Amino acid sequence: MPSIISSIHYVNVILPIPLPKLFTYSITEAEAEFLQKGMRVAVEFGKSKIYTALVFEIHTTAPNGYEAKEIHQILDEKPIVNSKQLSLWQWMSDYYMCTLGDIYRAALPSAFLLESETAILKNELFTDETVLTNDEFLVFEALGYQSELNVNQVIDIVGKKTVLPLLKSMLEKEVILIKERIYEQYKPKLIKYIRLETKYNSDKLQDLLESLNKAKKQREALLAYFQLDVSSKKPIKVTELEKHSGTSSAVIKALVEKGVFEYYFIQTDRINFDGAVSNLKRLNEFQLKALSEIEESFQHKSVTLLHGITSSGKTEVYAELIKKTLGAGKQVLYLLPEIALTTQLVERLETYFGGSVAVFHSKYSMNERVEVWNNVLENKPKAQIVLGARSSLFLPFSNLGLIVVDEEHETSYKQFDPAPRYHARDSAIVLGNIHQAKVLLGSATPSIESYQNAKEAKYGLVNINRRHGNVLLPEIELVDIKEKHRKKRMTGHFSDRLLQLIRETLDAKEQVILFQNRRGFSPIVECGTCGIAPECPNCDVSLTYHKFKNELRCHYCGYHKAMINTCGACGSENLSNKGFGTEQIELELKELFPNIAVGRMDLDTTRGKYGYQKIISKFQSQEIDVLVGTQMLSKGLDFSNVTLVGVLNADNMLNFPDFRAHERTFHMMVQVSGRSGRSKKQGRVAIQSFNPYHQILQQVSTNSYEEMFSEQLQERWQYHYPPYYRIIKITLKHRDYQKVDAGAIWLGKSLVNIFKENILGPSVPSVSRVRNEYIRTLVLKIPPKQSLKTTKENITRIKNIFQAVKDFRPIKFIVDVDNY
DNA sequence: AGCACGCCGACT
DNA sequence: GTCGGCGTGCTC
Repeated sequence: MPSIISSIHYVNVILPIPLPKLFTYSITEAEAEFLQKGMRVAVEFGKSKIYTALVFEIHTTAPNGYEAKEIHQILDEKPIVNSKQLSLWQWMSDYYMCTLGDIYRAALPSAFLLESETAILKNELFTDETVLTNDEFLVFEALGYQSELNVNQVIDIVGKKTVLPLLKSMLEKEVILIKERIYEQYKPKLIKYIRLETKYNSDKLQDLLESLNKAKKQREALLAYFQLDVSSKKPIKVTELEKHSGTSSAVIKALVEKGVFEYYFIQTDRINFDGAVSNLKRLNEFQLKALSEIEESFQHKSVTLLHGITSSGKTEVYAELIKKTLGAGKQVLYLLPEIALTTQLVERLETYFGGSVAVFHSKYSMNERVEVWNNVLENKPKAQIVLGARSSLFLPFSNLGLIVVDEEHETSYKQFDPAPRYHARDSAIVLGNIHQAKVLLGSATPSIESYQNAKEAKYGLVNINRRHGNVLLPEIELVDIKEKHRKKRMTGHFSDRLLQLIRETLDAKEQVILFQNRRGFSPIVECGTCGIAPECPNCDVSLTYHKFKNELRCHYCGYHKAMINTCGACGSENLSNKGFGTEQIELELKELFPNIAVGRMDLDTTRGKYGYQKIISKFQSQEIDVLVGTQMLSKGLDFSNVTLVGVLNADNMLNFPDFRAHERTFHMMVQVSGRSGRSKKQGRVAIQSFNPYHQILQQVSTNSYEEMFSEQLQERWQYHYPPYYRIIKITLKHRDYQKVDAGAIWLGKSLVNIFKENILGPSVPSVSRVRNEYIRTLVLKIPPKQSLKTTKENITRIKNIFQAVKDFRPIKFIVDVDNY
């Protein structure tokens, strides 16, 4: 309804959709008084959608050229996003070239975004069924059984996708009424308690008990209740009473119905810590030295890199720093690559800091995430330390004192797929700046970029070169499988040397980890007659064979079908598996060592919230002798009885077409090697390779990080890569091959006009089609002195022109800044 | 990103 | 003739 006196107050809001602009709505004076930046409001957007928008600005400047709509409703009492977060959002959207809407969506737990749903109700005044079409009658009839329907139910009823015209016509005929229903998704967890109805004070109790003489069970329940009430003096949970009295919930329900008891509810947190707290471990001299060096470095540098070799006890050093930060009354954010892998670490920190640790990651349910968010927002004691994966960067911290980025070299800190395509380590440094907090990057194998920053004294640098308990670094042996093949000393994928080492280790009752990188290299099925391998109908890749479900699967789009028996092209039955994955290794191993327990850890065996944990604890308790796995094995796991690590094939990683393939191989090999011999005995590592003289493998075997670093740096300089040159990658996608191709050529030309030789492409990626969309990529290299700001402005300009061309508009245009 | 509007093919 | 396809443009 248009207001008579036009309001002079407005809000600019962020909508959870990738539109570059903010939108302006009008508010009343009272609303202007009440609203603050960071509160949510429900607004109508377009004709039928209601969105949860976030207040970004409150002002009195009337918009030009359109009438602002009124907001629908205010959803918060106080801001749920603070101004420090908004500063970070702003920086991210500028730096990573995405919209605030993208960030808003990624940052808030989805439960904070309301769902709106159209409810369809019957108009009771309608009687004349004869005017209805068939479909309309079906809906009308359904409303006879069910008082309301939603749009999806209508779709099911009529069996058509487009039901809106139908509903519209029914609305016109006044058959139905339509109501837009908005609801919050977050539901607090309530615990059911029980108490005696107030009318039963002590003098009536005797009567009450007598009245229950015939109901034995109910009497027992009541007596049990009195016992609990006297002994605990606390509210009594229904479940507690059931257990204590040995009765069922039906008995208690009957008492409630009789008016003896009544239920009541108390809201509770889903996440609670109950465990013992113990003191921090005493640091050894090297850890102490590192600690004081870090503190010294923090005096004049806000970021410090801790380079501590595997098993040097970095976590204990972090713990000391965390303790001091908490002591100063500030919050701590501890970032980890993939949290699910680190139950071990969570437990360790919980034993040090007990209930002040909150964990936040994607495997948490929506409701759990809202609770962590609220606890951080209110700066509650139970969320002083947040342990989380990259998205925990977005939590509403108000007073951060320290950010720890553990395993800072990990590539999973970079988000690739949906925007915002941000790097959590880099964003954490910005966040640290906003809070004037210290940032500690930690790794056994720092990334080239971070180490370079440390060398250039942008960051402080602290080293720990000694393993905890003075255990020696493992002895690393390179096995030349080219030669082993030639000499026929290979059994499947195992060299005689590796088998010998496995045997020795098992004989000594110690455990083995075997590492087979890349699930993508799992077996593909190939026809032995015509050489054709079945491919995904939507993507430009071969399907991989998954023995466990006996099906063929596409790793890009999830397409899957049952395993075939005959070749789809020539009908031959001569099908064979090519390539090898963890499954095959597991199988071979079981044949070679029939009496040992083999476990496998990869994406397939670790689905679900507790997937990892199960396998890890089995391995820890030594129910499993040999664990076969992918790269997820390399991260921060601590198994004391492992003394042999085998890498089955180092080459497929080394030969990966990426400028960081060598660096990554080094990280990976060193990290997996670090799993060997962590407690007392020196461990052993065997790396099988066709090319053992490759400089990277040599550097791994001699543990020469510095040498690897300077050599890689040299190459980066020579070939114009980071950290010297910055990279922005542009990806174009469309279902029409001709269209992307033409678009990519046009875009390439326009970019070359400005950026000259610093444009690579357009090129066709190795997987050129995913989910039925053809892909082209262009890479922009930004020389050291070129302004990032101007460069990005130019890209945005060209993007706008690109999208103004009618033919190109439907092409998806994805910009990825620092796509590594 | 949705979603409505609008213009063309294959079905009753 | 209509239903339903998806190209186009807009959303405060």
